[in-house]
Amino acid sequence: MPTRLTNYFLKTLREDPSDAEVTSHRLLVRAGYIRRQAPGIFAWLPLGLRVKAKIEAIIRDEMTAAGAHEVHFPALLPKEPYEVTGRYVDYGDGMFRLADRRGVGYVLAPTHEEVFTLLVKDLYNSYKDLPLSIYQIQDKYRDEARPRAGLLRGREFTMKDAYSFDYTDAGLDVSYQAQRDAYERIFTRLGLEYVIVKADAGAMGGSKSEEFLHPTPVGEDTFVRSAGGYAANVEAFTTLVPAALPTEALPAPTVFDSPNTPTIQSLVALANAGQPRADGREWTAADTLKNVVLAVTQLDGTRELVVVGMPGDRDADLKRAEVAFQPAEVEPANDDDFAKFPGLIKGYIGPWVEGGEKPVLGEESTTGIRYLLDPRVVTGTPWITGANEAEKHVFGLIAGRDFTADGFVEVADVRDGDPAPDGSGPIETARGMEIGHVFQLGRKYAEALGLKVLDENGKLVTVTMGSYGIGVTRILAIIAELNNDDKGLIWPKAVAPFDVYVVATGKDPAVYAAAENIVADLEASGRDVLFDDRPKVSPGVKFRDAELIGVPRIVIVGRGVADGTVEVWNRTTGDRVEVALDGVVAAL
RNA sequence: CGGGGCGUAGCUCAGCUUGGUAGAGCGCUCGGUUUGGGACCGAGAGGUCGCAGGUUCGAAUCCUGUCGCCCCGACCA
Repeated sequence: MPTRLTNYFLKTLREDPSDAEVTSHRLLVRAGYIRRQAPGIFAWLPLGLRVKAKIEAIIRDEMTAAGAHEVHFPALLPKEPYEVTGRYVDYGDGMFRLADRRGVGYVLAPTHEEVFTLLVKDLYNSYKDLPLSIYQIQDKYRDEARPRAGLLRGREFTMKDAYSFDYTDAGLDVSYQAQRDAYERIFTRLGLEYVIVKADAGAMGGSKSEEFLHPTPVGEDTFVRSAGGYAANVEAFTTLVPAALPTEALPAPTVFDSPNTPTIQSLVALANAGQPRADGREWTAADTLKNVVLAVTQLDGTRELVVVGMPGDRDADLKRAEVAFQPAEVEPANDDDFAKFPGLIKGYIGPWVEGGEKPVLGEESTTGIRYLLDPRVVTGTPWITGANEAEKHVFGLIAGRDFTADGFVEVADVRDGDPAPDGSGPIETARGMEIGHVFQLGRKYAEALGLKVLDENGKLVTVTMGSYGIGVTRILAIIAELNNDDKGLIWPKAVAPFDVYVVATGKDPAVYAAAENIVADLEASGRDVLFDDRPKVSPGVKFRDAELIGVPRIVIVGRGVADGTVEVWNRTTGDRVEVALDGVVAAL
């Protein structure tokens, strides 16, 4: 049966909703696909559900092809499994927590690793049962600090989450690859451009992780890629470490007076004015060692100061710092922090002090503060840096000879032109929106929840897992974001809510009779038809609605009927052609 | 959580500076005309002006507080 507008649950809006800013949000609300319920939470109307179902069908198809089986968990779950793995705490404010009438704790699941693990533990005991891949398409809940951009970042969203279970690392590699391949097919079928980048596993834990990013300037993730094929989320980017240099024959460091030079810029200016380089080149910020003081707060509330030394032309990237120190929070040290460590002279911090028995920072330091270095600060490199006395800096301080560190850390910002760590050339940075993420979780969850099987030798082994997510509703929004014009949405055929939109115009009964025949023909040919059969609506309104709703093929039945023709309109290309009444199906 | 903007009819908004009977367009209902690009005429229905307190003879308008929403940032498997 065709869907008739005379009794469909659809109301389009003539004007843009005032609370919608981004294109996808604006058009999906205006065209009657979704309605806002609360910030980041949307009701799905019939049109929206149809598009969502189309996307889900493609995902199901490829999941089945990849050997995964569909299950379905509640969104409302007991909190205990999340306490066992630690995520009840680790997830922080991002998780919705609630209690029933008796005060028993529940969560609205932000993701389902724990309960999938427990389900498999309930049912499986033997390696013969493995490998296993199961998935669901379910709504997820995250208490986002600021939901935004309609469906693009909501507090409730639909996700396909799959989990693989293997008892060997090699098996996990195979399961992971199967999902990864399925993702490539899914995004290709959806017509979504994607880049696979190395990712940080974050709070999920685990070893290997890759993100599928849709490149777009409005994306929330920054990623890098090289012409040679390297691609990584900026948070997972690692620095190409230069070779160490010999320290013999290098002159001793020299301290010099540097009044009023608390910044790298002023230091470079002073150096060029007072201490010109022997080779005639100018000193630059990259010749200085900037020592950034960070406050690292652990989950239990412990606050630790850490000093990170990096080339002076770089800034600390707090997101990369969060990854480096996770799960702790990182922020720049404040005045109170500095007050506790009078040995740190702001603007003149350095690892070394003239005549000091022990270093100020580094191994066996007098301050005891953890000192970490950017990987570029390799043994043998000379630096201009603070001398740890007010208004004094030091020249020619040699890494590895004059100072050491407690370790190395990836905190410095990443730039266009930086070399890729795999030697594939300079990288460029770009923005992307995360549409999928695949993880090798390893044994973190199975270990915590006790998922073990007996192997071929009768020994208990802990299962190794993978977790694979696709943001269904986010994808729908991105497709809407990509496929529209000033008149409205223009769905790709693969996800359009209907195949054909038939408009009957005028009030001539012959026109409506002809339209009914065409609709019947289209339905008989297997097309889903949305039929605008509203009798008292003017043609202008009907055309506007057809354009707004964005079904890719529109058939206009009207004045041409007298001559035995109708108009077939390709919304995607804008082409409109006259065809005979009985030639509509063939013309599509 | 920091910064900015906004809460008036179902929707989009005006009115607030300078206090004095609550408005427009669209949408909706009824009658009539109209039907290939958001038609027209006539008659209607519809609002505790976010909420609370205060000032005042009188508050949508002024003051205080509070709640909510949107945007930017922080945050974001």
